Amino acid sequence: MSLRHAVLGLLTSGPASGYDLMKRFESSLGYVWSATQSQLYGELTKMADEGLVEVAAEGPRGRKEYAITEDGRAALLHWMTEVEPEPLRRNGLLLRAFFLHLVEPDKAVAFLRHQADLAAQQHEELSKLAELVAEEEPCPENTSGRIVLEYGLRASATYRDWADWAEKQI
Amino acid sequence: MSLRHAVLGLLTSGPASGYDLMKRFESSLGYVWSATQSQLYGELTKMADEGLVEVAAEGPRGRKEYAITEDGRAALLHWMTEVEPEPLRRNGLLLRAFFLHLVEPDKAVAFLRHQADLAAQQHEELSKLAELVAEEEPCPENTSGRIVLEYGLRASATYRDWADWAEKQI
DNA sequence: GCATGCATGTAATCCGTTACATGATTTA
DNA sequence: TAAATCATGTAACGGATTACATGCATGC
Repeated sequence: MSLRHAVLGLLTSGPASGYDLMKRFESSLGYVWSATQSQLYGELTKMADEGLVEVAAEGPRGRKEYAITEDGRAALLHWMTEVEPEPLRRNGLLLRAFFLHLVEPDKAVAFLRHQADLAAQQHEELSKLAELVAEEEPCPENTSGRIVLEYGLRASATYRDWADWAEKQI
Repeated sequence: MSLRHAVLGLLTSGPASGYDLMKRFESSLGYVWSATQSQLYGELTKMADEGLVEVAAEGPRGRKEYAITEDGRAALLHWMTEVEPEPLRRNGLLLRAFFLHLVEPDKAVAFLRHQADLAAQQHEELSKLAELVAEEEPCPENTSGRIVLEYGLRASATYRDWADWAEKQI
């Protein structure tokens, strides 16, 4: 039920069309919450019905610019501070790791090696991104972005090191 | 589509009923892949139709004990080694962190403080579990369990430290 | 005899993905 | 004028959750 909160969050920096939002999901936000085009358009319509957003302007090609309403803003803040985040309950990587003893040792090693490589690669990409972001001038808006990026850096390093370690255990 | 793989994995250690499997999801496996009772029973029926499992025995109260078949075992091994795990695409905690600049600083700090506490608590619980597991005699079956547990320890420590760090940034 | 636990299932609903379908506008 | 991009939507399907519904067996 959090797609709408992702949308509300994006709309706090100004009105946007479904198409605009889609691009933002594809670039930055998608690492943290993803959505397909279909789902996004459907959700926007529902949110407008419920008064969380409104069509602020219409443009060429049937473009509809949505803006967050007061109700929408309230719903977002409520969700951020009052709703307990639910822990992650599905991780396909760990599920595989859980049954790793079932495959031949060399396959298990290959799996972990591959995971370590992927994590290392992701870590490098995020490091480069962090360098770019570090050059921007600081403001509250991108402090949040940096905090999330820092999480990405730490999590990918942890995953990489764990996969390295696990490989040696086998 | 991985509930079935979780089920197949559990059935490699012997036949079990839906009820038995449910208990295992609730205790250990649920941290890594969760399922509701409805979903589990439905999936077992489908898997039996597809020949991945079979009813090996029936007991009192309509109890049906399912056993993994050769096809099921093949499907599991295929999934483990040949199917590329998909990266996680939804994290409600990071989604909140991404928009943290929208709430008042003291609320943001409280949020991160709370997250750090939860992670610390989880880390402690896992540490205790790790001590218990360390006493068991080593065998391939629980090596996988230890590897997953180690991941839990590292990930919760990372998350705790990150939340501590982020709190100081605000 | 009653509470607890064992045991399975169905129905409604929602969330998410894939695929399909359409058309306007801009730019080279 | 053709290609790329902008722009929105619908339909079918599968996965997941919630709620409901039922009943047997065991132990106190």
